[in-house]
Amino acid sequence: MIITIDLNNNKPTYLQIVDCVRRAVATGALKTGDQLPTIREAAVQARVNRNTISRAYLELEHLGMIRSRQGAGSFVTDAGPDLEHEERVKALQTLVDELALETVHYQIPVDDVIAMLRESAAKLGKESDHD
Amino acid sequence: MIITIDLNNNKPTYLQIVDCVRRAVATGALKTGDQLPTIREAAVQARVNRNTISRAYLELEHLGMIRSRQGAGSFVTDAGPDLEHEERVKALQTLVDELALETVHYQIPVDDVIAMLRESAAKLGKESDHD
Amino acid sequence: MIITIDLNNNKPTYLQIVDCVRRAVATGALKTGDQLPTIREAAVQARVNRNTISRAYLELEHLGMIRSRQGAGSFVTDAGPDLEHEERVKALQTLVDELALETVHYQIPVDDVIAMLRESAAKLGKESDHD
Amino acid sequence: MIITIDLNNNKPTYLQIVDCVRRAVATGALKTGDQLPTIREAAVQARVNRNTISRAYLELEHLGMIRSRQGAGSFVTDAGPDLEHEERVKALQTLVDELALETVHYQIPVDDVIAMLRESAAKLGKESDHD
DNA sequence: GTGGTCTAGACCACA
DNA sequence: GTGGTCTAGACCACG
Repeated sequence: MIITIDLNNNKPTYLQIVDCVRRAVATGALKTGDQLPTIREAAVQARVNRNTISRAYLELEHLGMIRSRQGAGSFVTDAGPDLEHEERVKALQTLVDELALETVHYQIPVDDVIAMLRESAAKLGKESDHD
Repeated sequence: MIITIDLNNNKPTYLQIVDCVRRAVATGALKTGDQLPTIREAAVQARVNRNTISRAYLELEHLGMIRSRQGAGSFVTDAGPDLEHEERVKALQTLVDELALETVHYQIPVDDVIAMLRESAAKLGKESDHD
Repeated sequence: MIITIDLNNNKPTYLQIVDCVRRAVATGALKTGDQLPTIREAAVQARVNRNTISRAYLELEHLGMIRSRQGAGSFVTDAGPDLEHEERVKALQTLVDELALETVHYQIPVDDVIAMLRESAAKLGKESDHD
Repeated sequence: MIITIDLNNNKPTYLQIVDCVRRAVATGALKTGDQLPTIREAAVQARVNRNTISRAYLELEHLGMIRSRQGAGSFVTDAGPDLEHEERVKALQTLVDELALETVHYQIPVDDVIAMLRESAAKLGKESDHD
């Protein structure tokens, strides 16, 4: 699994790392029970401070996606995020509204954005067959 | 009543204000040449400090959406954001990818999200007929 | 004499008016003893508030370029600005340094800027023959 | 000691700071990737409030000259200002015209001003050899 | 009346 | 430690 950080992105580094892991799980690059890179390894690979990796792993643990054990490492859990359906949709709504605003603001056809969305989602879904 | 602040929203107040104005322009509630609420008015109305409105208007000016003149007020500019089409799409891509990740992660059907997006965009677009 | 205001210019309106008059005097469009447009006329022509014209005329009077008399109007005086040579140069230095910074910053050849300067100065100087 | 403030200068403090940084980049005192003084450091050094430095850095970020990241610091960006050449020249024209007006108005020989300009630009350009 | 600048001091988020 | 946000209140410049 590769962690990539975009310094030009406004999103905090640790959240970018979280997204990388989530993406890896979504595509099947990481599966239940798999061990994540150690904090030290990940820090070297992503060229960020260990504390930042630490914080990202903590966040992932809060999300219920991984489980860290002293001296053993961090492992992907089987449980996905356990939000109620209603909460999930509500969380999405914020993102959707933002995207809609940008779309209208930049006068880009909604259908174009939908095509982008389908493609982006497909990338995440289909690659599950990779390994 | 253009500006509304959601204290529960993580987004900084001044950016929420920016989005309010962008939304108002997108829906046609504000048109080229229109005067924005004065900083003092907006501050009272949104119950925030004057400086916060100032910050938001400054951001809007940097976005090329409004023009503020000492002693005169702040007015909507004719020119929209002047990014190249390619840059617009690139900016959208980030948001789209985020949305796709959330969609897959929470195992929500892509079509549901697309429906939400269409609705959200329609809300912005259709209200242009108001006057 | 025509007063033109550029709303996109950062310079305050009243100073833009001052510059217009100074330019008119430099080119010979206005000569010693000539009457300036009345405040009311100028306000209509430039589409600005009378107070703004008022302030510009006040500034011009402070510069010693015009003389206003109650009920009679404002007239161009023979005396130019009466700064010492040293002060003049010092005043210019600020502008020159700003221009130099912009030139280097935007990586424009100094000679190009000099050409622009010569041309701009020539425009002011040569038109003295017009009337 | 990059930042110096002239209290007698009419220009707002934060813009003086912006110019200091632009000058530092122009002379090569600051290069791509270099870290700027932290906001707190700069505030102490320039004897102004932290917010004033913040404002200046914000402006520099909008100019595309620096990039600030929470917790990390502010760094000089590789990309200079990305205006089209035509726009650069247009921006310069305003300054040039102002300078020309002053020159003619104070009856200072254009060649004197040109000499001043060359010298001022040379100061910025030549110091690039420092290291 | 308008917007612009600056200060002082607080609290938060990030690395 | 870093930068980001917000408030409160002051003073100034412009129209």
